[in-house]
Amino acid sequence: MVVNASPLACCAPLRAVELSPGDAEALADQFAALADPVRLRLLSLLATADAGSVCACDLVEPVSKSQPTVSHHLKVLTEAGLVTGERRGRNVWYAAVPAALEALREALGPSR
Amino acid sequence: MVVNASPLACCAPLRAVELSPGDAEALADQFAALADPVRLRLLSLLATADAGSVCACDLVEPVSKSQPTVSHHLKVLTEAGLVTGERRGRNVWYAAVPAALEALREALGPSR
DNA sequence: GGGACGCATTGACAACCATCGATACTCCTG
DNA sequence: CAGGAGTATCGATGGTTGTCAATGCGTCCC
Repeated sequence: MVVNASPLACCAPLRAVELSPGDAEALADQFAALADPVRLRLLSLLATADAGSVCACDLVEPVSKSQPTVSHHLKVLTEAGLVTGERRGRNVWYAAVPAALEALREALGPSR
Repeated sequence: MVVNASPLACCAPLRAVELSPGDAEALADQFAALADPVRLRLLSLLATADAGSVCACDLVEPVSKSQPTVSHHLKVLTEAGLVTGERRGRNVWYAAVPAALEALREALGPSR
């Protein structure tokens, strides 16, 4: 398992210059992490959390999936650098990584 | 062929409110269209084209894939509303849809 | 320490997807 | 109209992915 996790600035913006094959691969991996409704809902739950982070135990019921499935999706999001998890006691608290979302936004277009 | 194409504003921004299952599904479909390196390179080629649009015949060689494969990816991008194709004679000219990219950008985060 | 709780991992399965060769379709040109 | 060029579709195939039940691994509490 390659847990690379390079959270930020994967590549040049889509509209600046032609994308290199390598950059395209990296960007595609990031978007692939977003290409699932369950993961988007998890990310939304984290991004809208008042406290900034949410216990994994509170993420299972909202998305109506099994605990292993939710754990799997959180792992995918983590490996994409979109989310971080921190252990507190026997719980793990997850939080969105705003900078990673921002980097993806910028890849999608010029900030004009 | 169902070329639905609902280009714009699929849903509420990820960080505004918790994403509904339906909105998450729609957003995931859009991101799935971006979750492939070949499609990203095609989109980049279109987005950076000086003329605004590019003949399909000029899209095969740059991405080093077979013509059917390129055609397939262009169809996926078209159905996601990220790209449009217009027939001119026996060629088809493709162009990026800036508004669709912009909509995705906004879904990724608040414009603050 | 023993048990219970919380999360991650494994294994299995079905569904989906990227890719290509072959082929059909569309339109222009002679 | 016949031929050919440019795209799209079809069928097949190998690889990837989402899902769950079962299980493993830390961590806390009595």
